[in-house]
Amino acid sequence: MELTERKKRILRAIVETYIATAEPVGSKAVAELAGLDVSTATIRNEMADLTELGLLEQPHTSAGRVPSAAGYRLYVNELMDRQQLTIQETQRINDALNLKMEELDRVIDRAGKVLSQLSDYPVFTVAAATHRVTVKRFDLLMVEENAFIAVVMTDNSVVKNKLIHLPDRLSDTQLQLLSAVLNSSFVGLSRDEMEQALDKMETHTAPGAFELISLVVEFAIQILDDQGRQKVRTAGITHLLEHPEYKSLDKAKPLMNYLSEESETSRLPMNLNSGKSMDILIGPENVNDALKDTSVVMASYDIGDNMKGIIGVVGPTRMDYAKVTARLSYFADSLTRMFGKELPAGDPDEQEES
Amino acid sequence: MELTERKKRILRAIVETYIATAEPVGSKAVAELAGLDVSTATIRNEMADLTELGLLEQPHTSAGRVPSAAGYRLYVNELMDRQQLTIQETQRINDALNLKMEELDRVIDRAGKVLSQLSDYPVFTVAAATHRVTVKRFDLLMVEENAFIAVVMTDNSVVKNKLIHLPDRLSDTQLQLLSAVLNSSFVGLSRDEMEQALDKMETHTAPGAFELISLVVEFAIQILDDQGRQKVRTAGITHLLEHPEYKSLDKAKPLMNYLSEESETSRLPMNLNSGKSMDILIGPENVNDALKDTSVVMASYDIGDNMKGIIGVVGPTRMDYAKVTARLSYFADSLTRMFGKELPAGDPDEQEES
DNA sequence: TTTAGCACTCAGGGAATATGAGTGCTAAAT
DNA sequence: ATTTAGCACTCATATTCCCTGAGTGCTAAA
Repeated sequence: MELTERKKRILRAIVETYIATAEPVGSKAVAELAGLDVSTATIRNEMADLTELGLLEQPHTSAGRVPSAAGYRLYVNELMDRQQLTIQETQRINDALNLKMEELDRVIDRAGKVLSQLSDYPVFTVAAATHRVTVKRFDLLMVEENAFIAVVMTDNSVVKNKLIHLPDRLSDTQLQLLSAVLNSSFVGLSRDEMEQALDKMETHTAPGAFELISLVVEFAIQILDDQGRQKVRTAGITHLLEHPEYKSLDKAKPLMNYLSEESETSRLPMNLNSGKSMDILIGPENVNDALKDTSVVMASYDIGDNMKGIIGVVGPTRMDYAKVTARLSYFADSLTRMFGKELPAGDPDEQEES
Repeated sequence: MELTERKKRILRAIVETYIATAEPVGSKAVAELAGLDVSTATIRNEMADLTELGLLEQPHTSAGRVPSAAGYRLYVNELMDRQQLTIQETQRINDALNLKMEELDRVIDRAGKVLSQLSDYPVFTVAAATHRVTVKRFDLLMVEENAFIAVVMTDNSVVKNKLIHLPDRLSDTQLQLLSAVLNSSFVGLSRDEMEQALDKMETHTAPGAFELISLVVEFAIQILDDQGRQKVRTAGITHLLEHPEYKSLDKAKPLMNYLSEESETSRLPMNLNSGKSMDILIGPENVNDALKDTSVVMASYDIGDNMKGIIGVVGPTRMDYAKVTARLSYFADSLTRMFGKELPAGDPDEQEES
């Protein structure tokens, strides 16, 4: 059976009205909305065909049709119009992102929150380094006799610091010596290499000095760990409750729990290194059980040298794909423009404040 | 009418079984549970009295009794037993809090998450400086010819840094000069005083130099702002859905929205400077409309010199007060012990990593 | 190939009914 | 003066039954 132009128009009408109403769509509604000037009987025949093709489903014999996952897929791939954002919306997005002097994490957080508000679905964000990160330099600042600040800068321009208190007092020269050791022996190493170098150093270093060195190096290791870890954050989880598919708590709870679990090592269906800039997973296309009945639309963006991020929207399969994709891609583009290649390692916003 | 010992026992039995079952409690259940060896008729008479005293309520004529807000209050103040934590629980709490090398914010976050899991209710946390905070010192570290790191340390031992890129190149001596100006003119000032000093300086300083100074000072102002701002974080909001009072979405949504609104300037019912270490607000005792039907149990803890925090649990008035207060006070004590006076400005955990 | 007509299906809503837990009151018992 | 047994009464909730109407598939004519 062939997928004629008319069938496509009917499918599209069904998908769009179902997205809008959340009610199964009958032949009468399609006849009115698809603008095809044929009778409901003809539509019924076509709908029967579409059902046979696996693009539509029938909740029960006497109900209208609902798009299947395959139906949504076809709609998303071929039928969907690209939606335009209103000026208010672009303004809102720009406001949310263009605050200077802010840490990366906060900007991303706010982006998630605003995207969630604009789309009425929960949003998740991730950001992490794509390649290995190393320390570029150590600086030590004396505070008092028994405390100093360790400042660690990585090769992806992240700077973190820590106030370190000591049991004993420390002289300026000792601090300079420490700084020299750190900068000569631990710069340019990956997380694991640092650990090894530290182990090796233990045997042929005075215990007191080693203690000091390891305090700083462990701090550095923690920073590198942190850069590599994919920190998933979510926003707007309660938006789920606005959609009728989650009016029953049995449906809402598992998904809300899943989303709020701050998925430590991102169990979310994303791959930071996939080339695609936008990806849509519809219902059963999600491998993860908790997402079997939901769709995920996500986009990736570049953050400076060595980091990538993903921002994604989660909702029922009956998601307003046109609306979501338009807003999402605007966000991803803005984030890339803001952090990315076009402002090469020279923009104040590109680093974290540690 | 007097509140006899027997009436108290009956009230207590009703409160506790209602907390456990969420169903109105009838005379039969009380007769069995209160251990009073009197007939249900007697209990009924007593319950009628308690209702007249305003300690119990009747959802409808043919239902059992439910505690009123006043009933809970009496229970909390006089009748409630102090609950003991299991070893597993204390272990869990200690594990959550005792991770060294972690930022303050993260420790507090984790505390909220774990408390929420242990209590089955949402948890909120706040932390902020109680007095005015000033900058203690500025350090500037040259990175490249056109970039340097500004390190700002406040008098409450918070250290933050920022990588600042410049349009022009800068010499080492220029940087030292800048550092001298900052340290001589802006140390010890409050947020507002800094702004004023900056304004004043603008008139009699070379524009280029002023530009540079204001970059760093504005960063410092932002830090001070941040210290004073009460950042409210919430955890475990979805736990609400586990309690029958929120099985209807109409009840759950407003409260969930309220809690997830990251209440910018804490609209939550707390006062960082109240002396009390633990505070319980039951139902209508909450001023805020969104919390009219909920109870809030909160405790405050000290963080080093100049900061205080609050951690609180939100739930229906039918909250398991005994359970929650026990866990909450253990948390507050642990946090105080960890950050507080007993480790006076000398423990590595006491500062933020910026 | 399209359309009108028609019998059929079935979820959802509403009314009517049954159930039973719980009450307050009265009168007897302690 | 309290306590208790007995009893009629209340009312939220669950169950059942029936009805309605949107929507279908099929058939036969256009």
